Amino acid sequence: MNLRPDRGELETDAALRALAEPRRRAILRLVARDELAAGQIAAAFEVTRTAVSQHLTVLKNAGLLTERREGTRRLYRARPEGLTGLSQFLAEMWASSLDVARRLVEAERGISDADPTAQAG
Amino acid sequence: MNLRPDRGELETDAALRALAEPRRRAILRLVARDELAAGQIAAAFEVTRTAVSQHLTVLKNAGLLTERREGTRRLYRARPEGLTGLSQFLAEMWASSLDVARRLVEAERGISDADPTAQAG
DNA sequence: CCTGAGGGTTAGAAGTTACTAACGTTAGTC
DNA sequence: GACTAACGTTAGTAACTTCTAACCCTCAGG
Repeated sequence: MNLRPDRGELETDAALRALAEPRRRAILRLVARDELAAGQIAAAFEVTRTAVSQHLTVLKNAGLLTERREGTRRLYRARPEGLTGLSQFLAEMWASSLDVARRLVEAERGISDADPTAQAG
Repeated sequence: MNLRPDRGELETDAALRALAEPRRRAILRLVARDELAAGQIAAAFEVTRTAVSQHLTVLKNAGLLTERREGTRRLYRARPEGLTGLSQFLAEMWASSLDVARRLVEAERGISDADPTAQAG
């Protein structure tokens, strides 16, 4: 089996790679509460504006951020739609895992009941 | 402001870093449906067992996997609890972002009503 | 035109990650 | 004990990420 990413996979992959960085999560938390200018965001951390700008680019490309220009400033804001793919991925993982747990329990019950037809359908 | 990770942050960070790898997500999907041996998992990909074993270690350390030994084999299964922290993070991000959107709408309404005191929060 | 403020982009150093190959370990079989 | 099967671990390498420093772009005012 190969890695054959469908459209949703690519979107989820970008979101996960972007969120895997602590600094980017911190940035996202900032602009989740308020729309902020790039300079304000950079001032909130002890790194250069360059680094913050690169993080903003990554977040923007992952669809987790929207950019709005106002004069010479750029204002950023979190984009909740960018999290939907990841949310679905989590929900699917959760459901599958719980299903496994349920089947394991029923399998044990089946063993003690000596009833091989007892399976979750 | 510094990056000051609380307990949940560390847990979420480990889960996100683990999930940011396409191969690890593929592995997790495999063991989300069925409990599989390390060899079976490795056979599903075109990489060496070594690489898969390292991925399994990362997933295990992130709390996304449980390991069970049966004779000379090791059986792996997804651990849904490991996703709770990440799920909460997503929910909080979502709520904050939607709150921002709501405030922006109300701010615009405040502008058209010529009522500068109209602010949420 | 020029200047200054606000920001993005490029080049390269330093650190991290994902991989392969070789070796070590544990459980069962003869 | 000797042998095999099934895995994990270590060493080393290639690729990627994150960061800083220097440079370039765009908008507003004079």
